[in-house]
Amino acid sequence: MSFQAPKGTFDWMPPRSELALAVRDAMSAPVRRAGYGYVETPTFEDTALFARGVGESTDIVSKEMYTFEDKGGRSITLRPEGTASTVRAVLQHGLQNGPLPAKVWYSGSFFRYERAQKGRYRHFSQVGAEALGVEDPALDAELIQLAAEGFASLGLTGVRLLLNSLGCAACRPAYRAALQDFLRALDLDDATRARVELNPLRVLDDKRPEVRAQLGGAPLVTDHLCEACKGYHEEVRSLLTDAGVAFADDPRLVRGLDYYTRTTFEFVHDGLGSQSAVGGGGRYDGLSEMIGGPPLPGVGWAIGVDRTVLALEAEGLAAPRSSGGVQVYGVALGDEARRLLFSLLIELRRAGVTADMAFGGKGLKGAMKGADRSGATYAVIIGERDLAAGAAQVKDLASGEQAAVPLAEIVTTLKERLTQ
RNA sequence: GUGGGUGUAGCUCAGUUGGCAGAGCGCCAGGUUGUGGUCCUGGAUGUCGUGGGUUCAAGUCCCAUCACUCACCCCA
Repeated sequence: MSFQAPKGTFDWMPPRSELALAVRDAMSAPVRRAGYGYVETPTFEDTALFARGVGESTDIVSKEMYTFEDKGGRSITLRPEGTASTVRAVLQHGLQNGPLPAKVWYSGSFFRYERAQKGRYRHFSQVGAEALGVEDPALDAELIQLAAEGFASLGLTGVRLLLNSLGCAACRPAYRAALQDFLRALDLDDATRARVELNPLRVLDDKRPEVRAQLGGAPLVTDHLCEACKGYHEEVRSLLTDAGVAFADDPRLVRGLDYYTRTTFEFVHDGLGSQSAVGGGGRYDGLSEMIGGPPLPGVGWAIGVDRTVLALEAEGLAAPRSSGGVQVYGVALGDEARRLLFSLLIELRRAGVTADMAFGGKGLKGAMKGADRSGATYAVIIGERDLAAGAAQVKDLASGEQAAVPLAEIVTTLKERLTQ
């Protein structure tokens, strides 16, 4: 076979793929319980939506987008993140005119053209949640708590929450200018100098030791927040504390996207290779206007499904759950028995019992081998003799005990035994 | 975009100074024609990543290339 998954991508295959499903379920369950509705937007959008929404100055837009021209000459981009699309959909359908906040969540694939490494691929999967139309610290706190709840429900104990505030349109410009003054005086390479002019906050996030060493005396956002931002941030912190959500203040925490204001947070984990974030988000009060909408404050997060699976594995929580396994495995001898077994399995499944059978005309030995490997608790064996007796052999695969059960009682018997 | 490492069976890998392509696991079959796991026996599976070069002879040496992987940058 000459094909393989495209460069920088990978396949989720059983049994490991069960973990990806478990993460999606675990992260979405809390938000669903909190009244967030499911939205599904196209996997691609007008390129300009991301250019304006995510920000021209970001690496995502400047070099990591999968952009192409469609047959109608439109510039199309595979979504590199979920917030811009979600806000676009909310505005397009007028949710901002309905009850606020508009609370929505999503789950899907995202794309960034990057060199792959552990925890970072060209195709990745996120679960996200957004609350739009209301500026209320309780909403920021709710979202953060819901994500923390999701991680906890997976059994993860190594996820840490970092919290910061980036200020607002009133106080950020002054801070930005102060930071630029500081950064311009440093000894930096050309790329970083350019970043100082475009997006100085991101320089604080540089991991290189030679850069880090110079950032010691950098002005911090927290010292430049206006009264409104300070009060807002204090309220978020206090609500989180009351809710029992542990967090660490990190005045250096910035995010890669241009639209963030005020509350910014990141969930980090140490088991992700060189990556650190399993999820992150924040408030983005100016995003709607950036993409041509009315003023519409918002707050949200996205959790990396693949990275969360890595975190699970790093914590030894990747125990093989029921990976597509079944409870009952059918083995038939002869065509007539096989037809009967086929129908019996359908009945079992309708009764809520998971069931599989031997396919491909294997002999009894081979079929029993299949029963063993399926991980089933019981095998149901039907041969000519059983057929004549109107019964089937029900075998406990762990103990090896086997007994004939009348065909009419098979479903109820198995269901009973399995729910004990 | 930059740098390091690795490419041999489905998987994990061995392969000596260049000399017949290997092991374990898995898979299939039989031992047991109505019974799985353990055990025994047998079997199938290879573009040695790809292309070129050196050589009587290349998995092994040389060059190029591709892929994977880890890291930088950046981010979920």
